[in-house]
Amino acid sequence: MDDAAEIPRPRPPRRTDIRRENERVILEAAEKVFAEAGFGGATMQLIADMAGLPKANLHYYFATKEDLYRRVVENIFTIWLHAADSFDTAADPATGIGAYIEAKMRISRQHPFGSKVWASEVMHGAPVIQDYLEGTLRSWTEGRVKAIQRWIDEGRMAPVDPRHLLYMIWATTQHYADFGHQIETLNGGRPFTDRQWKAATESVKAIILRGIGLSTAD
Amino acid sequence: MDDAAEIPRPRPPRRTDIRRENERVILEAAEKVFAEAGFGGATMQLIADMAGLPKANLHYYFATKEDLYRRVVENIFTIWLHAADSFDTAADPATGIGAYIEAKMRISRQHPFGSKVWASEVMHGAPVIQDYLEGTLRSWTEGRVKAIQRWIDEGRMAPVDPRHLLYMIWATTQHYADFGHQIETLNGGRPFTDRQWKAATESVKAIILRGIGLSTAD
DNA sequence: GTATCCCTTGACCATACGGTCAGGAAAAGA
DNA sequence: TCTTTTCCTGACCGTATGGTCAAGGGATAC
Repeated sequence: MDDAAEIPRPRPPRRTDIRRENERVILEAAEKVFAEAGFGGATMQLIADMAGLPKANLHYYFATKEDLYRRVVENIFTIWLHAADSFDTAADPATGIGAYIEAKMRISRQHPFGSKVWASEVMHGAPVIQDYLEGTLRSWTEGRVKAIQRWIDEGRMAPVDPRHLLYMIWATTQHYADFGHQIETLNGGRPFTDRQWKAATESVKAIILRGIGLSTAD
Repeated sequence: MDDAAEIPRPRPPRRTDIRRENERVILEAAEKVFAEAGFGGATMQLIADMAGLPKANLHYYFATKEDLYRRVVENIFTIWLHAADSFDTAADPATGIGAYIEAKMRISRQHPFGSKVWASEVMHGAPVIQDYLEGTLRSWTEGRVKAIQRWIDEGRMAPVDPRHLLYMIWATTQHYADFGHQIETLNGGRPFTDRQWKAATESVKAIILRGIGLSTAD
């Protein structure tokens, strides 16, 4: 995509990438700090230190703390949405829902900070991303609800309220990120190993799939 | 216990109750503010305003912001623990686990602020209540895990990992408090009615109980 | 070379925060 | 009534925070 001499002036963005790279570093640091301290507890100085940049430099790329925070939350929201793709590609409910649970568990492991920032934002009344809740999330949810209802109507799974099923999947999978510290403490202070993550995923899948009348075809 | 003329001086605490009452008012306001703004975002002034007291009066009853916060979290923890009583009184797994889910759903409805403060505390690495996690919560969990494992060994329920079952119950029930705003938004911006809370509770119970091999004896 | 543009940053500012304190009000005890 | 204890609170303080700004690099374009 870069080398294609499609445009006469390829314009190699050697120094323009400074912006992209610095924004990436800042966003990564911000995600962690916001997750660990909350919006109110996070300070620009802390984020700057973690990013290895002077505080004034943060304000060069992000005008305000709110702007930076919004970008972090938006990034997370995008990840959530992409995780749902697996839902659509499968026509079989067990495969679709199972894959969705697996994807969400994977995200909980790979993006625990993002999950926490999202949780914090929603818990505080979603002051920043209320529009996402009312727009994208609502329509996405309605689409999924209809898909599940169709499966139910076709007798392919037990008649459960699709919304509460979705909430259960969200709650359970995100719990392993949001309450990771509690789980780690109850795990003897040690973080989950690969094997334990796999076991957790299988446990969640097993209970939920059986709970909606689908055999756990491992 | 008060009227019993056991002690010569019954000492009617007419004005000493000022302390108790004010502490109650402050704690109630603090729970709400900490839940809505997080520890870092909450200010003593905000709590004072919500309690209808001057800020300096708060510091008369609670030396520091941390002290006040700790009391709030401790109160919530106590509520959590009492909710688990239903678990023990029933010998039948379906009844015991069902009653536990019902109790936790009831708490999510009645103490949403407390649930959020707890979630926030754990998400931030439990800086204040780590000792509770390692002490009371861990031993409580181990007791429950053994009880569930016994049921499994006796063939009275499906062989699932008791820990992940507990996590699922915690996650799902608390989700209705912690993510209440998101659920409300997806509910057309209206909070759950009595009927909807009942339906949610039944949905959660149905999926989980069926998921662990227990018929949903409504 | 040199003008231009993007980037960098130390120093600074107004504000708001948690917390203190002294002095007074009000009740309880004698 | 007088004393003591508890409660109340306006005014204040040091600090830390989000944000600003002006002066200065340093690479690129001409």
